[in-house]
Amino acid sequence: MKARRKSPVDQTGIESQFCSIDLRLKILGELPFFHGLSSQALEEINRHFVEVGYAAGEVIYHAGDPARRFYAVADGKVKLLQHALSGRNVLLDILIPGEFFGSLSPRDAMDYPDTAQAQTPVCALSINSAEFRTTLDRYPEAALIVLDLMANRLQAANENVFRLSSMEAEQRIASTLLKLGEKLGRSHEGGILIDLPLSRDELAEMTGTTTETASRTVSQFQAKGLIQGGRQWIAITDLDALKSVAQSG
Amino acid sequence: MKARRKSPVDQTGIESQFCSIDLRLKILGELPFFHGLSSQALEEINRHFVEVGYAAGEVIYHAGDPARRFYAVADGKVKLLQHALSGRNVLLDILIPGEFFGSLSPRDAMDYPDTAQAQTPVCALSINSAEFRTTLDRYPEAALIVLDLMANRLQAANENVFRLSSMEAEQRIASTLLKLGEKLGRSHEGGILIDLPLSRDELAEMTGTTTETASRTVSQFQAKGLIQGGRQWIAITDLDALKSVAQSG
DNA sequence: CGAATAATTGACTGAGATCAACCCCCGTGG
DNA sequence: CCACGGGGGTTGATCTCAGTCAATTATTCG
Repeated sequence: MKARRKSPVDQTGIESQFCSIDLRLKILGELPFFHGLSSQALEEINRHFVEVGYAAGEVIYHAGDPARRFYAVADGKVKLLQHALSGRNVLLDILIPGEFFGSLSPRDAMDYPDTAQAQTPVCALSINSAEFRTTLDRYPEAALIVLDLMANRLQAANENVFRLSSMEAEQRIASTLLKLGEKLGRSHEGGILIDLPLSRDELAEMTGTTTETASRTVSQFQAKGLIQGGRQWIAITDLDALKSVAQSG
Repeated sequence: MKARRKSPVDQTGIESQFCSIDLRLKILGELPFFHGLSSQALEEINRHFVEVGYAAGEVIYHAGDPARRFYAVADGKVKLLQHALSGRNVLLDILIPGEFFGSLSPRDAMDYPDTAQAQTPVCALSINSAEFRTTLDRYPEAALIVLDLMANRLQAANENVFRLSSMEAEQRIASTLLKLGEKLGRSHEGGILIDLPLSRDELAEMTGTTTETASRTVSQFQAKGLIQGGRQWIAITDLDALKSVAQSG
């Protein structure tokens, strides 16, 4: 077969794992839900956010911890996952800059339903949930945007349920790769590189299969020329053919 | 085995399939997201809503139809589902009075991602999506409540993904019955009756299994005394034991 | 009562999990 | 610079859960 090069996914993280202070207002203003607010409003909002940095692999919070904070991804990728007592992990979502996670409920006495973990080095902005709620109260246009984002997330979760309920492993994997390509795709050597270090194991956790099945399926897709991949990376090389696999075999 | 009586689920629907006009303001005011608004505000909001009635089994909208309207359930149960091209259905959620469905995006050119179908006779209030958005603009406190409800829905969907990804069929079914018991449970003869006509087939569609597997598992649960059930109904008779099955077998 | 729909039960089969061995990178340190 | 170690990936053999196909029995309704 063909030689497999080093991962084309850019693995160089932010040097310090903290955001630079001078960029904070810019980052805040570019968050979808604060986009378009006056700089005065941003200054005020800024005072309530703190910046937090995480190394790749670091856990931001654990499922079951008291849910007190809200986070917005400024740089890097964050994965949301749940743990089964069998030891198996379920990867619910991978968040990119501009997306949010954590709790937006002002009430205490709730726990995070899932674990948030930095997938790459991450810079995030964080705020107490109750304070974020107050902010949304003051800037209703932001609340509506958060609502839209939430609706999209719900729809994506439902698509996930659909995949898991009605597709075979091979189709689920194809379909999930396509979804990742849409969200994280970067053009690369004529293909669509999924721009994220993604192990076979994680692909399995996203698709409700085992590492072995994910690996076998990826190999088979490579043999058919649908994708290209190596250690921790995958690129789609034949989009249409992959789509056709996703649809029925 | 023991004689199986008629379904204890109340199947009597609302007589006319239309809500009575005089109740509309009361219903509107009791929607979680309009709760607490002034009667003046409700009067104004009322003008934008229309009442719609559906017979049990009737489709409210189909997946793929242009998404122009937002609905709130006033009475009855609505199921949200998706169809696989294999013919298989995936039952995403069952909505009870106070919950909403449809589109809340003001933008045209979107399609409903799923099908909404009346599970029982249903009375719903409906409004054009763009107008609903305008209403949320004017009553930001309502927007925040819709946001909370949406967050709950997202969490429920993620739990569903978790079940489908990490549990065996038997556990998924037990766990889904428990969830249904929480949401739709009514005390009945010492057990928790799931107050909704629910066929084995629908249970299968909720749990990513087949009718046969759902039926076998239900029979087995009955034999162990965990539940009681018949045509289109199920009641939980041993909550703790069912929980223990859901958790690991 | 009889037709239609829902549920049950059995036999068979196959997709994919499990168990196990091995390879291939890639970074590290002697 | 090379040996080594470990994490990620691959591949094979086996086994089992649940899907499929098929026939039969309940239950409801016209």
